[in-house]
Amino acid sequence: MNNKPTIHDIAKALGIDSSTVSRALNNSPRVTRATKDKILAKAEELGYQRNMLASNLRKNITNTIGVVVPRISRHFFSSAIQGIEETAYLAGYNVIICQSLEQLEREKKIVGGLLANRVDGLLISVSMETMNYDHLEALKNSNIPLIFFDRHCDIPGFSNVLIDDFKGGYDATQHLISKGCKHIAHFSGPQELEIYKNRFEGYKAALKKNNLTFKEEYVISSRLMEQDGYISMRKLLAKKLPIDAVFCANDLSAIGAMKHTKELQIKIPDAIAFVGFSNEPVSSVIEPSLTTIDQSGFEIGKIASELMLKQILTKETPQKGQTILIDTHLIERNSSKK
Amino acid sequence: MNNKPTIHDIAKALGIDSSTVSRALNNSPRVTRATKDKILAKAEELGYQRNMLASNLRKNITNTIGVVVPRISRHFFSSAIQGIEETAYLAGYNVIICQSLEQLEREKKIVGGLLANRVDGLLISVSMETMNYDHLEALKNSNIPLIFFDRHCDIPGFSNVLIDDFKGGYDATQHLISKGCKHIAHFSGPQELEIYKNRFEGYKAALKKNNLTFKEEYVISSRLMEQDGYISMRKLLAKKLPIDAVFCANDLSAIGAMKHTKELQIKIPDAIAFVGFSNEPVSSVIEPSLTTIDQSGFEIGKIASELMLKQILTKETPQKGQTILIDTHLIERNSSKK
DNA sequence: AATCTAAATACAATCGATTGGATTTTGTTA
DNA sequence: TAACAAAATCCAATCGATTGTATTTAGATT
Repeated sequence: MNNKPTIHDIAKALGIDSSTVSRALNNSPRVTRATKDKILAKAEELGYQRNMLASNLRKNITNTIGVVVPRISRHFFSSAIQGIEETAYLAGYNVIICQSLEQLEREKKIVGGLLANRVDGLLISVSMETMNYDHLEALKNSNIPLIFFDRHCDIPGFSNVLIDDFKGGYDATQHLISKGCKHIAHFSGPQELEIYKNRFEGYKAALKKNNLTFKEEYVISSRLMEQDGYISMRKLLAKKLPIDAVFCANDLSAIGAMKHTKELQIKIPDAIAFVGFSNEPVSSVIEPSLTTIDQSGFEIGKIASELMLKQILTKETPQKGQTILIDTHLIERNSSKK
Repeated sequence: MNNKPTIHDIAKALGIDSSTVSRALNNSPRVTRATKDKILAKAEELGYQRNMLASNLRKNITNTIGVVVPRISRHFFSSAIQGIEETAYLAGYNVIICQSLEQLEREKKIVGGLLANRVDGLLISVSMETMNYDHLEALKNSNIPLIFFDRHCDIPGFSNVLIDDFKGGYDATQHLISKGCKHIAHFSGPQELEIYKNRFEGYKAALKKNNLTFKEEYVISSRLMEQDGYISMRKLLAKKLPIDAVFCANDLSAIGAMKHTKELQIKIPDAIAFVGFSNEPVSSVIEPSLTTIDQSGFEIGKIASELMLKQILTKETPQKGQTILIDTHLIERNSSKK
């Protein structure tokens, strides 16, 4: 009673061979309906549950995809996971979720562990510390596919599923312009990060498109935490430039900036309008609610997962390495309603 | 090159037996230092990585704990997971995270899958749909321990790690009283749920302790979504009762209630003070920031994980079933500062 | 050098499921 | 009823690592 029943227990109980039991449980045409029924009934009776360790070992596949993200608590990542799971489950795949907590060491350990557990594929959004790619590059001549989503490394041969940050930045800026804003500042993030560079480029492109001249003094870079937004806003206002809008490269910094603005009794959006980026849940709750660029985590997850399944099923090794850009959507709220 | 190297490959390359390789890799004292070094060097050279499927199958343990939560995106749960992982990793255990998305069917499938993959233990916070416990009760005479955390089922024999909701409700109410409030309303949740009943009881106990009479008309029950809070507040004010505070059984409903209050230009906290429950991240960002009861997810996860490890290691089957209550902490913010 | 002990390593079974090939059973036809 | 094809079932090897037992080797002792 202590140990779980195996196919051998079922076989013995029925006086047949375990291979027949295995085939029956896998609904093989090599077993007749009648014996199948007997076996299924006995399996049920004994409370049999297939030992996936043994099954996977023998079959050399696990039907499992490993997912590594910086933190599951970030809304974007938990939506992405949702998208990944939905697609994977429909295809009969399991998903193992791991968080690196932005630490390279943990990320390395996690990747090693997933490989040791023989996942069939790896979806990863790397940590902020991941500047060294050895632990990922090692996968290149293995036959398990690796796909980056959102935060990627530039390793040729691997595929990426990324947000179209350029378009997001462009749309955000265009939205402000269409509201009549003519002096639009931009709070950007660390310029080493691709995503912030691209949002910035989108901003510049929209200005140019509308014949507004881009001016360096309208741009402030920071780590984009809430406090950074607050401080950037103070710096910006201190410049005494004409300003009627700010496009912040993320929501958090926009919230900080708005906080300072409200403290100065400057009207939002009438005097200064704001647009953020990411559509954090908090952005719809604050006052005024924040117009932002929704980067559908769900969709990016879904696409990444689909691509993964394709790569697993077609065994396309060596990997070709393609990059898919996911569209963004502007969500208009009160911080830019004029 | 395609297939991963095994201990047999290492053994063959060195002209020794695979059992010696296995022992060397597990740092057994039965292998001499010199051979160990040779083996380790060769393993490194070949890029050997232990096949956990085979290892776990043979050893009949996986060093893995399964965790099932309703959704990982909820702050409380992601903190709990953090707590679980931290403890588990230190003990050399892996954690598999799964979300039921509040669906019983998914929960059943997940539990089945985790068992099939032979996790060593199961930590679960059940879905809202989980009224039928068969899939969990089945674990009673298996030798893998099951522990509930936060949302539990009343199955004797299993252990629980729960929030002390009574104390939380008591503290929240006591805090308002100590601020001089005398007419304190309470927004409660579905009364079938243990947690809301207990918060309600804590509220009543605090009133009694302070010689304030409890009045039924000061209590409104709902599903506690933001919209519910908004509506409940309107209903409450319509009663034209003297009111100087509201203790809401969660943060979301408090936010909704405050929204309506602000719209009516009623001053918070001067005219009406608010206290929520859960300490959602958004609660510190809204204005005024919300005083709330912090139910440390991290701690509950840590304790649950520790209890799990104890049960796994001591193999204490049949399970005794104990219940641990986790303390809550009041976080004072502006919604109750007088 | 012969003998003995302890240390190091080799052998072989095992975990539970899968699967190609061999064997048996069943049913059909001459 | 003998012969045969097709259907059903059984046999045995396999996946990769672990581990109790057996064997070999090295070193010590007389």
